[in-house]
Amino acid sequence: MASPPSIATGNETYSPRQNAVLESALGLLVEGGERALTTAGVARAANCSKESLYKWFGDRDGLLAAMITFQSSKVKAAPAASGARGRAALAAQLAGIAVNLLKVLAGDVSLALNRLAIGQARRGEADLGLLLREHGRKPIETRLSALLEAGRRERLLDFADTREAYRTLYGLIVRDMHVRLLLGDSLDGEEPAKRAAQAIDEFFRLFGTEENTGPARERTGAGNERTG
Amino acid sequence: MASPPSIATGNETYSPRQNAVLESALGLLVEGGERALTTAGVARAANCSKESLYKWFGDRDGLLAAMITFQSSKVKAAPAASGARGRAALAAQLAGIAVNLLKVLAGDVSLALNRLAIGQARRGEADLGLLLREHGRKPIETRLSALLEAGRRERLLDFADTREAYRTLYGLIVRDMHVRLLLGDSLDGEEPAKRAAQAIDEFFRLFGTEENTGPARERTGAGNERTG
DNA sequence: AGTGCAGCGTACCGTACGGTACGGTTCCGG
DNA sequence: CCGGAACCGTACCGTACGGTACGCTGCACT
Repeated sequence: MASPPSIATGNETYSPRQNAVLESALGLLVEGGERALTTAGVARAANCSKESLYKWFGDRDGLLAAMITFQSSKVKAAPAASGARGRAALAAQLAGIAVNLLKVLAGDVSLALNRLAIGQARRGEADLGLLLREHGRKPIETRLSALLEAGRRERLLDFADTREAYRTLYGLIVRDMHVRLLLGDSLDGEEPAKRAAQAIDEFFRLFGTEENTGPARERTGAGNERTG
Repeated sequence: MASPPSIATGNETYSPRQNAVLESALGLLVEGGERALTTAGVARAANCSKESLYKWFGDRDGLLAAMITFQSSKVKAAPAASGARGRAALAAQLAGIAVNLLKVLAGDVSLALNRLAIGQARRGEADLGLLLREHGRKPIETRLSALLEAGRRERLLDFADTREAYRTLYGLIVRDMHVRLLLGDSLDGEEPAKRAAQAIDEFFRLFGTEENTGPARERTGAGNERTG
């Protein structure tokens, strides 16, 4: 509600030329961070004029917002939930989303964009952060929450508050990886698939129903086995 | 262009006058973000001259590094582990650290500093991020890990890899709160004590030994004597 | 062909910032 | 009382960046 009129709502789409420009800008951002993302630099990298940049995106902040919405629009590949039932199927679907989440969060572009939004966020005001949360986290939360509630309807999971359960699952999957990456740390040998499987397993141990937790007591149930 | 030898290792200490200046700089950063942290602005806010800033801290980056080490040196309040034994005592100690962690992470200065370091981190290079990880996370990890291993020695906990267990505990405590805060979100009604108690409870359900997991089954009690 | 529009490239402007230099003041040791 | 060191306040410099203006080219439409 507080968004000034110039802020993008994220629903807009851009011409192919503009997409190419945004792609160049993202590359520039990934490469050199925010301070490499000058209007002159973007114009040079994209072979366009600064005047066009300002015509298309208003000002520099508009360009940044457009970069976020553009990037998030590219990731919009949501496979429809399969109708499979049962604990194994649910675990597999959860693990799939978890792997996807981990890979997205660790991606160069995502990290650069998050750094950008975080870097310019202040006390109360955080225009880009809002955009990023809306476009980046909301979809994941929606998908995971839907899956969790489906699992609850099947009596495979037992939890009271969906949002709370989702957050715990998120914590188990991501832990401190995201912030560490944002701070410049490199994830040493963290295998996304392994991490995801372990997180899902732990989540089931916490929120699985008794009759379904039983057979999984021997921690190996979740398909993927830890090698260590 | 690589870091000049002036980069702080973190062990240095500053004169009272310099501490006051750093305090002013932190206030400025908290208030207006990185772009409010100009050398002229710091000098004005601290009633010192720019020349002194450059003499004391080398350049702007040196000032930023000094701010981080200074702030971390202030938080160095580590209560010695009490010798109490048993599951309840361990849980209480873990919860205490967890609450402390949550409060620190959500603090204005911590958030501002993390935003600063993240905002200027790039692909490989992340001078400030390294400093922040070294001074901010390492101590917490050390304390928590020591506690976890003590619990394992007492046969209260069962885990193979301490670092893995620590990370899972961290994920259960913090979840996505940190990144959300960094992005400008406000934690709605997340009560640190409540969150910490729940995380510790969940952690025990995952890694507590069988004989000790039993009594905790009634998940509401969980020994939060802190009435948070 | 003529006309208008979109866009490229470049030049330009104002400002803000990092960093340096300098004069004036306070304080301390001798 | 003297000399110097530390330091404040301010002025100054060069540069870089956001934003604007302008001239030119190519294309679409009639």
